[in-house]
Amino acid sequence: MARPKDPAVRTLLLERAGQMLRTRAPITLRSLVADTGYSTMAVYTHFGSMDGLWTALRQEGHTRMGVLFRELPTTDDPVLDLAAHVTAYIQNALDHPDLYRVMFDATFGLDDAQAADDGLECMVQSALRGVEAGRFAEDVVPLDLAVQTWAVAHGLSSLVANGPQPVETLRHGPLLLEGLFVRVGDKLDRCQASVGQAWKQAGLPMAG
Amino acid sequence: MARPKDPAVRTLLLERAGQMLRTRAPITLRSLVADTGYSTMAVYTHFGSMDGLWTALRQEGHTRMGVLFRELPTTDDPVLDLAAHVTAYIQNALDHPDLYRVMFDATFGLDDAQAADDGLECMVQSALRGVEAGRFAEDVVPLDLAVQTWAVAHGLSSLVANGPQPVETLRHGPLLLEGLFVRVGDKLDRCQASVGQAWKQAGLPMAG
DNA sequence: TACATGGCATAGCTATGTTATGTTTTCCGG
DNA sequence: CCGGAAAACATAACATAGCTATGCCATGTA
Repeated sequence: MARPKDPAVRTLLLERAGQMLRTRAPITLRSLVADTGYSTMAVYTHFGSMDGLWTALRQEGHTRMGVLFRELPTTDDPVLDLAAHVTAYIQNALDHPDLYRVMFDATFGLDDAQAADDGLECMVQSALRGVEAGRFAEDVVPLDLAVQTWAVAHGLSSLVANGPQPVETLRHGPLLLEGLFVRVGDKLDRCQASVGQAWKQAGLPMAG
Repeated sequence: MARPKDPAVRTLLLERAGQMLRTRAPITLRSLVADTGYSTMAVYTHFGSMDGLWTALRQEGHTRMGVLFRELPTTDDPVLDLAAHVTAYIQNALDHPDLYRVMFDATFGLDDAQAADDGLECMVQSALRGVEAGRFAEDVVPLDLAVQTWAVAHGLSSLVANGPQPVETLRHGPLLLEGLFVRVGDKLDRCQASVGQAWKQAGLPMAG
């Protein structure tokens, strides 16, 4: 017996915050609600605090990446698919660097961890298929390989998207992935073909 | 014909800021100068603004890492030395996670870039020695290998130090480095010995 | 030794996030 | 169909953030 929260308000504020993030406009309590017809209290009813809004933004970022991952096609080349996850990860970090930074610059709430794990799960699947297809050694743990792949993707992304390195640094991606994938069992030539194809399709900087 | 700035004041404020960062105490203009005998204006005379203080902190972090790198011994095993740079990098990120975050969570000033390059230079030297010693292929560009190694170190560090992953994730470090180093010419068994030794010496989590 | 330059203190400014309080809307029980 | 309660929402004040205008005084120079 009470007045229900209007989900549209929450959505409106979140989208506006995302837009301000992209515009690099400082996201402040009052600037966020300005011209929305709502008062500052809306933030507190829907997010509890300004921190709550940032947490929601992080969540948004993770789920967005999860969606991106799930939209990736599943081909008959699991190594290509795994590399494609990396390129998608990097691409997303480049396209939305501020959101990407927000995703990783705070202590994590519990629901965030779940969303992040969702993203990992996609890579785990590709890794598993790689093992089943004989591209990786039998004793490779898919989750481990996924985390290792993630580490490479994240290292490159954070160095380039919000870090000190220029985008050309991304040309080192294929060699890093090849090193990893060959280390866990793939043949170099096949691996180079798969990773190279993913990199080319993504239009990321290539070596030489 | 003026009163010179007292460098001790700047040092005092910087050290205090570093301490508050380690204590996770919020670094605010007034809390920074509290009990120092100086007023808030000291921050503006020595750093220009609060942003200037953060920039100086970043600089501190980079130079500190540069010192750490330079203190590393040079052995007759360049691959071991390169891996030791990675463990030192990770160790520093784990020991001072907040400073590590500050180092990478803002747009870079020019002097910062120089300090970061100084750190890289050490890794470039190890990479060069690795090429000269025949551990890596002749056509390997030391700077490229250094950046690639840095990407691995940074990926692991930022996932663990301020990210969602637990410290055990660091056990994937050796495999990642081995993948990279073998990819650029090292033999697997020798590489495993070198990287494993570095990891063990650092006391970082190991696989298996 | 006089003076001017700039470090430093004091205090007030604006803007931030938050909260206390009042108003209005919506749902539920009669 | 309606009356009341609970919660969304508006208004406005509060605490504290970074910053700056102003004045004092120490210090190097003439």
